Amino acid sequence: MADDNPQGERISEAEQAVMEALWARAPLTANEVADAVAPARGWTLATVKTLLSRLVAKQALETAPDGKRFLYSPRVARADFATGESKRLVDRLFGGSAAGLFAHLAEAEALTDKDLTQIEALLKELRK
Amino acid sequence: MADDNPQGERISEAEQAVMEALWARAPLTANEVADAVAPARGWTLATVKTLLSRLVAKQALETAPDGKRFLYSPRVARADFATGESKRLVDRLFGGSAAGLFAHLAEAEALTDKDLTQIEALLKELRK
DNA sequence: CGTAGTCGATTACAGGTGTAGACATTGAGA
DNA sequence: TCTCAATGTCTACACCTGTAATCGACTACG
Repeated sequence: MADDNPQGERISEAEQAVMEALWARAPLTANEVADAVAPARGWTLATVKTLLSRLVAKQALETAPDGKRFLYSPRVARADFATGESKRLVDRLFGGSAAGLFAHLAEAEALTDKDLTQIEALLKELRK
Repeated sequence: MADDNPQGERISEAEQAVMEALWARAPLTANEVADAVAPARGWTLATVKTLLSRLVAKQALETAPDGKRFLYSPRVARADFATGESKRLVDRLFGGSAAGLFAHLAEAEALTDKDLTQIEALLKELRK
């Protein structure tokens, strides 16, 4: 099957900020996206437009004409993006072992009590 | 305190491959590093030398003169690098919640039975 | 003592990324 | 209908990254 964006086209950090806006609420116009992201990052409208174009080129976004302008919507689900990035990290740093990542976070004391409790609950759920 | 490489200077993917060799065994000469990494990545010696230089510039490596050449050693611990990258991911994708990352991996069925067992054991250990 | 090999440093160059201005088109209001 | 504002596209440019060739210095062998 013709896979569209398997992972070949990576989404950069700045681009992700744009995606986040659209993952939160879509479709949006370029202006709406800019309103949502530009202030926090100190971007101008032009910057947001560039990022939108690049994301369309990467097939991470799709456009639908709306009068004279475009409505942008994500083509990749946030969950898929998150999964891809997470797996990449686990592969690159922990030899593909998610448990390795956990062990490391634990050792680095990067797990809060809340984290532990939640993970515990999650495990219980999974084991059911 | 004058912090040397708090996180300002990121280590890129290719650079990490070089670091891995030195994390595994250090100090090493440029040639030894190349022997360890170049074949697997299809790199020439020149490429490895460039990466070593950049890592020294980024203060991720330090050099000790050994006759006419250098011995390279890591200045950043692998664990610290792993922690930094992991935290970055958790922040960027899961709002800083490590449990969120776990929940996501679970949902994406990216956790093997072995992972679950190991995490379980780890939790038990932590709770002790 | 000269010459070749070795080694770090310098330079190169294409592609990606962050950031943005300029330009062209077009629709809407005057 | 003419003009202005909005909107997408094109162009720009510096820095980072991947990948590597070349240069200059020094050492060791002949």
